[in-house]
Amino acid sequence: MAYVTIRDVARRAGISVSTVSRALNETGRISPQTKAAVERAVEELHYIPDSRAKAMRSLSTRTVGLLVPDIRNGYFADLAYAIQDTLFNAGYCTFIGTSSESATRQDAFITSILSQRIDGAIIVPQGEQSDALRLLLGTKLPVVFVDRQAKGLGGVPVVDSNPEPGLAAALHDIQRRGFARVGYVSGPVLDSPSLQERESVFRVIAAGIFGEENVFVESTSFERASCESVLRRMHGSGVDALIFGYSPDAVSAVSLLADSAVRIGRDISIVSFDDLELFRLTSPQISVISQQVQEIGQRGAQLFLDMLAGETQAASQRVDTVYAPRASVGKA
Amino acid sequence: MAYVTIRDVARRAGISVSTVSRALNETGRISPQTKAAVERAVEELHYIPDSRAKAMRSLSTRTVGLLVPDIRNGYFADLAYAIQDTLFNAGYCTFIGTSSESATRQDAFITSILSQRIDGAIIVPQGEQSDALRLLLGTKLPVVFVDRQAKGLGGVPVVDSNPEPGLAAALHDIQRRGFARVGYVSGPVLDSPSLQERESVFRVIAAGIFGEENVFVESTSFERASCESVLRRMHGSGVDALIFGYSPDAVSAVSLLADSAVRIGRDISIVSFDDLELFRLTSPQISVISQQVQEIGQRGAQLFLDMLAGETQAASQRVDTVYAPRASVGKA
DNA sequence: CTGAAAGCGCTTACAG
DNA sequence: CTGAAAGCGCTTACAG
Repeated sequence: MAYVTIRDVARRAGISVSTVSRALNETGRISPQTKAAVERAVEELHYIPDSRAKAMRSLSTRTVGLLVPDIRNGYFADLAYAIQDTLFNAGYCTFIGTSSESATRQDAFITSILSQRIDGAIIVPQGEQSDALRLLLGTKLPVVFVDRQAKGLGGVPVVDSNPEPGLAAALHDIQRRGFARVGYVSGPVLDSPSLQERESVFRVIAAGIFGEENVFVESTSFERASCESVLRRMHGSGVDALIFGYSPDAVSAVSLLADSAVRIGRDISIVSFDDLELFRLTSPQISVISQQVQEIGQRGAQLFLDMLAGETQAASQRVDTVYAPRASVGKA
Repeated sequence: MAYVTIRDVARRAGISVSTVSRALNETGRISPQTKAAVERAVEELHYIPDSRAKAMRSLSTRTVGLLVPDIRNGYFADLAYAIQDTLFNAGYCTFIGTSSESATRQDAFITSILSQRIDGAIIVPQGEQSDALRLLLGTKLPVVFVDRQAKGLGGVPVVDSNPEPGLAAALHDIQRRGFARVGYVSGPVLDSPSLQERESVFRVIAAGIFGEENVFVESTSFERASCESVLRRMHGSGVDALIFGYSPDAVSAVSLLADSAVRIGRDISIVSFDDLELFRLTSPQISVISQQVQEIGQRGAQLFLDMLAGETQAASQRVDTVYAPRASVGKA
C-alpha cells in the first residue's frame, strides 16, 4: 500500500520515467547529473523497484521455487539452507515448499509457484506420476532435481550422491576389524530410487567381500517396534555389524539399544548413512557414511544458475559419499 | 517462456478477455455455457494465471516473506515448517530467507522481498538497528515477529514463548527432589531479549525457592571449552542441578559429560530449554522446558493472516512453556 | 450477461 | 542524452 513508484522518483528528480529506468538499470547513456539526481531521489524516497512489474516486460522474476519433503528433517534442512543461500547470493529469492513425501502437496506447491512465474525450480521429487511436475517440465523452465531422481523423468539434470565410495570404505573397515557377516537395514521408503540404489550397491560390494551367504538385508516399517524386531532377527542370524541405509532407523536403533544391555561398539557395530549432528553426540559416536549434503545443495544451485545463464547443456552430477569411522564400529 | 495467457484462453473459448477473467474469479454473473467453455479452455491449455500481473491491479500478491536466523537449527526448522504450512494452506506462497543472526543479511533479504511486493512478513528479528526493517514497518504492511521481540520496535505484534510456567515447574521439581542449590547456564547471545528474559525469570523464581545465596548463573561463549569450564565452576560451587537457557550449550554439555566420569541423572542433574529430538535419544533422556515451537509458528501465522484480513488490531500472544521431566533429573 | 477501454509499474524500441 | 508511447497479463469500472 502506498509503495513509491518510478513515477514518484521521476517527478522528484524532474525527469521522465524512461530516463529514470535507464539510470537505474544502467542501460544506455545518461548524463552524470541526471544519474546523480535519480540516485538522490531514490535515496530520499526509499524507492524499491517492483520486480513483478519489471518481470512483466523483461521476463525474469528473479525468483525460484524450492521443494523439499520436510525441512524438519535435518538432512533436508541442511540441503535447503545451502540452496537458499547460494541462490540468494546470486540475487534470487526462493519460494520454499514442503511436500511431506506426498505427490498431491507437491502438485499444489508447483502450481502455486508457477502462478508466481518463477524463473525455474529446484526439486526433491516425489514419485513420477505428478501432473504439475509434468507441466513444469513442459514450460522448458530450468529445473534441477536434487538428492534423488524421479523414475521416468530422465531428461532432468540431477545432483545426488554416489553411495559407492562410502559404502565400500565402510564395508572394508568392517572386514578389516574381523567381522565375518554383515547386515543392512534398508528403511521403509521403497519407491525412493536413492534408497534402492544404496541397497543394491550394498549387496554387490558386500557379497564381493563377505560372500553372498554372509550378507543379510532387512527392511523396516515406520514403527519403532519394527526396528526392534529387525535388530533381533539380525542378531539371531549372527550378524553383529550393521549398516543403516535410512538414518531415522539408525536413530531408533540407537535409542532402543540405549535402553538395553547391548552395547554399541562392543556387542554390536553400527554405521549409518547421513552425517547427523546427533551421531556425533551419542556415546559412543556413530560411524557414518556422509552424503555431503551441503555440497549437493551448492552444486545443485550452481547447476541451476548455469542453466539459467543458458550455459551449455547441463549435466547431472554425483557427489561421492564419504565414510567417517567412529567408535560405534568395534572389533569382532 | 511461452506461458499461456488469459488472452489465449479467451481466444480458445471464443469470448472476451474480461469475461474470462470474471468467470475465473467468479465475480459478476456469467452464463453456465460461458463458464463451461472457459473451464474447458483452461483445462485444454493448462492455463495458470499470472499472479504477478493479477497483483498489479488487485494489490495482493499472495506471497509473504519469512525470515529466520538459520533453518539448520532444529528449533527454527520446526518454526519455519509450521509457518510455511499454515500459510500455504491459506493460499500463500512463502519466500524464505536466513539472517544467520546478522543484521546485514536481514536487511538484504527484506529489501529483496519488498521488491517482490510481498503482502507482509513474518520475522524472527535481529537487533533493532535495521534500516530495511524500519522501511518494511513503514510500509504499513502486516508484520509479525515470532520467537522474540526487537527492542525499540514495540508496535509490532509478537508471538513468543512465556518462560515462566516451564521454569517454575522445573525448579519445583528440582527442589522436590532434594536439591539445595541450582545453577543456570545462560548462553552466549546477550542481545536476545528472549534469552535475557529467561535468565531474569530464572533468577526471580529460583531465588524465591532456594534463596538468593543458592542460585548461580554463568554465561558461555560459543566455544566448547567455555562450556567445559562453566561446568567445572558450577561443580566447584557445589551446584549439581543445572538449567540450560540455550539448548546448544546443553548439547555441548551432554557430549562433554559423555566422555567424562560424571553421570547425568546421578552425579549431575540437567534440564534444557527446547524440546529437541536429540534430548529424547540420549541415555538418560534429558528433561526439557519446551517452547512448543509448533504452536508458536501456527499462532504467528494465524495472527498474520488475521491482520491480512484486516480483523481487529492484532495483539501479541505468549505461548506457555511446558516442563517435561525425564531421567536426567535425579535425586540430590 | 458480455465487451471495449483504461490502468497497475515497469522496460524498450522509436524519435528526437 | 532524453522523452512519449506501446505493451507485458491481468482486473475493473463503464456501457450496453
